[in-house]
Amino acid sequence: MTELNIGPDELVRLAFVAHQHYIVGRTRIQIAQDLGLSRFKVGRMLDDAIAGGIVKFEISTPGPLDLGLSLKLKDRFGLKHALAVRTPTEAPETVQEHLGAVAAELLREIATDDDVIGLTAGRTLSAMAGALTTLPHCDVVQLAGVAGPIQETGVEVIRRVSSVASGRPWSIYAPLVVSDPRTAHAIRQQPDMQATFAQFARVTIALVAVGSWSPPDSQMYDNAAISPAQRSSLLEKGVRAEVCATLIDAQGSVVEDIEDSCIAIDTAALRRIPDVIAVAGGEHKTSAIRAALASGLVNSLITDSALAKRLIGE
Amino acid sequence: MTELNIGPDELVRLAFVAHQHYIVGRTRIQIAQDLGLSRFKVGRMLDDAIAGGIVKFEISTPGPLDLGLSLKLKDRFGLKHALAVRTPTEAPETVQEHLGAVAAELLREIATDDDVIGLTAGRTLSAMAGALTTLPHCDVVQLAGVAGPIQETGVEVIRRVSSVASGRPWSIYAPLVVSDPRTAHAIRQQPDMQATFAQFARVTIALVAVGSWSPPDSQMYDNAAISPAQRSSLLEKGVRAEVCATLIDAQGSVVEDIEDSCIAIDTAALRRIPDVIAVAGGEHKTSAIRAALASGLVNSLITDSALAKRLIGE
DNA sequence: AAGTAGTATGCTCATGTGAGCAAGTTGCTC
DNA sequence: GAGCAACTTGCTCACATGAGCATACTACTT
Repeated sequence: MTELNIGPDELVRLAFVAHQHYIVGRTRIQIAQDLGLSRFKVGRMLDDAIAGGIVKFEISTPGPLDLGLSLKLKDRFGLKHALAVRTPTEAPETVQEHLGAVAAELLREIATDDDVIGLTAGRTLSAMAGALTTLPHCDVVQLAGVAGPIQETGVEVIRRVSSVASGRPWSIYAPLVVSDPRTAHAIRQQPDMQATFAQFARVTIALVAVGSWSPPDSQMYDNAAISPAQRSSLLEKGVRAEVCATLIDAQGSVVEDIEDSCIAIDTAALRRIPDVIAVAGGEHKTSAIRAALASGLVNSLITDSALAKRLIGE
Repeated sequence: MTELNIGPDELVRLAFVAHQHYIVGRTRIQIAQDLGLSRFKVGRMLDDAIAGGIVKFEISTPGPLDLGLSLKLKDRFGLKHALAVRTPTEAPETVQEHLGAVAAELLREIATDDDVIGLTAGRTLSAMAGALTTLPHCDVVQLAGVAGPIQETGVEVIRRVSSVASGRPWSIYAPLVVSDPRTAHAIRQQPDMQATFAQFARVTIALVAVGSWSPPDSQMYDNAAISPAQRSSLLEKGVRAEVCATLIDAQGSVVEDIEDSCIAIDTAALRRIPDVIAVAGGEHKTSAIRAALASGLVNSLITDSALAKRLIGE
């Protein structure tokens, strides 16, 4: 009954009032004076305009961020930062490039002169390093040893980021995993290693990749220093993900086994870093990221929106 | 400097606040309490969100109305009602159908029981009559004699509208133009005619077609009762448009010549009708409508948006 | 190290706005 | 035409908000 009498003329009136208020920014009182109405009438016209769909509020972030998903992620997993990035496809290269760019922006935003940045390696973080243009003056610390192709190694990523930040790079010139704990121990004793390891406690912001073990998509899984037997054993123990060198099962529990053979920040030190931001996405990483979130080792996440949807079960 | 530090995280925060305020409808104070901020901070975040394009206000009428054009028309020509209707094409049939539908809606909206509706004929008003579904209980008065195909005559339009309104129809069973004033005078003397003519003073809302003389698109121009010599003479006098039977030149002045031969409301009576709404559009009607508006005979207009743009010179 | 310009934050005070109510108005029923 | 119900309108009062200012902080200059 009330709907029926809103004809085109009233529609135009409502739209006019809405335009004056929301676009031009005039107050209800001003509009009321112009039109010879009471401010109450104008207020009700605005209500009607909203109810009738004449005024729409559109909230959208410029750029590829999916706002709703980002907020849901943050809420659902109790994260400090959560960014769901819309990507054209879930092809690894596309996802890595987009996540890298957003990670670079986030880092630029949250990093201050007082921060010390920790990094691991990987293609996504390599893309991040490439997308970085400016940074405050921060030291940059490599959190784990070297694995994978040269341009994706931690060393290379650290070099690039520290150069943008014009801060000091603390690199790890050693493999991520070696075949036995004694060798690892010996490497860690080297003065250069000691110097870098001593920086771990200073790190305030860590950007970390998340490796997947099932399905395998990780710098560690395929590592030549891990024997097939070890790999099988670890899979049997339920390993799903690795963050730095820490292995995590589906429940988010840390699986202790080969950490002594790794040249990387230890789990306890990793937990002490205030901001640990996982940057990972793509089809194969879903359960790994779920595990990483469950572990509590990371408190922020940058991922693609398709993966985000899977995480929150939509 | 200030723009540079708005990164993705702040973007999400702004978007969250904007969503809470504009979509959920919470006050700045409530949001501030939730987030542990001052209400001023929240207010500034909202300002930033608007400035940064995160919040957009979209004002659009549902349906085919072009709000901006309608308002400009109203403003520019000092109209009481002005509706610019978006039509898919400017093909006459399309325009007539759309304008008719909007005219029907407008009539339904503004007509009350106290109104008496006056109508002329034509394809657009015929479409209007077809689109009408409900009306208050009003009498319906035919303002001009018959011309054109049966289903578009004033008689037929009046029949349909009065039937919807369940009011009394006052028809004119006579031609729009006859070949000489004496015949016209004799026809006007008929009791039925007298009865209808007596209603003209009661009419409060008139929906009128606008006929174009240059280019010719009119029920009168081609009328067999007008001799070629007369037609030429009128064109030489600068006739551009006809409203009811009143001829108008480009300046909006009434051209007196054949009114004595017409069976229709006279110009003076037409001027006394409070709401005279011209309903016309399409490629050929531009200068006719401009003339009709200039004459002041009509105080409202329903037209297509392409024509509206031409009128306001865009 | 002190100065200084730019920026961010939160205050006061005046103004803008919403909820709910009371007085009209309309349209209907009997 | 009286009575009634549904609706519209504008009011009061309490709350929400914006403008402008004072303070604090920052980053850069001297």
